[in-house]
Amino acid sequence: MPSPPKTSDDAIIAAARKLVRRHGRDGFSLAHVAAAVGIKAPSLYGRFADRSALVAAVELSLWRELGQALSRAPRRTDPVAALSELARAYRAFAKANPREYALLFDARAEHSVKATEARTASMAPALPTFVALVGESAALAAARVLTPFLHGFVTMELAGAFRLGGGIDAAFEHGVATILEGLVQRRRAPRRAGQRRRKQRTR
Amino acid sequence: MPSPPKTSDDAIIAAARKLVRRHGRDGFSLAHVAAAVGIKAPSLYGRFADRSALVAAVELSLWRELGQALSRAPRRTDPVAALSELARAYRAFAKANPREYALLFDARAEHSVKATEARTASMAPALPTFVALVGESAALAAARVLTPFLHGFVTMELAGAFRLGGGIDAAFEHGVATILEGLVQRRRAPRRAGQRRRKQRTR
DNA sequence: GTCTATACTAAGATAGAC
DNA sequence: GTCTATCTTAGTATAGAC
Repeated sequence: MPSPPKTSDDAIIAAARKLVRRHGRDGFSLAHVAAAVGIKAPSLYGRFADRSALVAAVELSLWRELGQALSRAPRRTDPVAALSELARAYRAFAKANPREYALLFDARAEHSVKATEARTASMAPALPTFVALVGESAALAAARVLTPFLHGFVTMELAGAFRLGGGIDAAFEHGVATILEGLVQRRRAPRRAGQRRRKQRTR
Repeated sequence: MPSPPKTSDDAIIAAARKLVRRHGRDGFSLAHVAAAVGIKAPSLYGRFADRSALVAAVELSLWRELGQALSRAPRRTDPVAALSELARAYRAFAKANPREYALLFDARAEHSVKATEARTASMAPALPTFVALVGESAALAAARVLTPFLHGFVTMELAGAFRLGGGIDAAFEHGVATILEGLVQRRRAPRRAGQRRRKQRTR
């Protein structure tokens, strides 16, 4: 008779995620994962095609988790205040899960359809607030200003790029406030600080 | 008699850099580097303590190169226009050297004093322009808004995060313009869009 | 589905001779 | 400074039995 399952796909993904958390995307072996769930490395191949398939599964679960973290941010009626809270929640997630966060933006990741969908879905909680801030037509463009700032800021922070001194929290708040102000400003008087005219597409 | 040198430290660094360009920070071995300069792998240990020391040397030369790329950006008298050009030059460098760029911000890098200095020096060409835009006291804070955006944008672009559709160039221009407008705006009427008061340190 | 055994590949680093 | 030879360690993945 066939061996009864000692573990489950989900348990394996969870174990791999824990290893990513501690050692980073490349810092663990399949043997480590297997040991964590009480099986041997070769048995993993019965459940995942190869190492990268397992990592991809971890990535999916992380996007979900990021989306949840954002949706738990404090609600505010004022869009500026609401987006500030979302920004803080985003940064908090990245700082609490630095290696997981790095995995999400690893350039070596395979861009599967599922991964792209999960990435988009994770940002969905913020979209209505962008709409409230700058209107339907400019919401996506606005998200493409704030989101890169957030990603860049936390990445640089985690990489130790802000070594010149304290005030990192203040710098973050200042950055978010500046960008939100710029977005509001441009909504009122579009195309003022610009010096060069290009066609503007929302997406 | 001792063997005459077949190569030089600089040639080795250049060869390593070329391999980084093609295969990424972890995509080549010391044997590859050695072969590229016509020696054998063990000989490298006579010149570099280990692999990471060689990678660190590559990193230093890359910071220099980024600084040069920025200093070659078109000059403009208007600070907003000047910073827009610098932003374009920054993005162009990252897109032309994606793996080298990734190396510069790899979280696993050792944060040596030299690396920190080189990083700072690479940004130096932009500082006077920030001063012209927002004044001496706010220049560094301003740089800490635009720079993370730039880094975040190009990183996301390289990681394939903007899969939802075209207009990436336009999105970049829009982001830069929005941020510069926010900076100018805040200079005129500090603390308007903010909703929460925190102490603001320039550095 | 899981196991043992193993093939396969590869890389970093050191010893000691020239 | 460079070489050959070697140590050491490690990991992914497959074959075939239970």
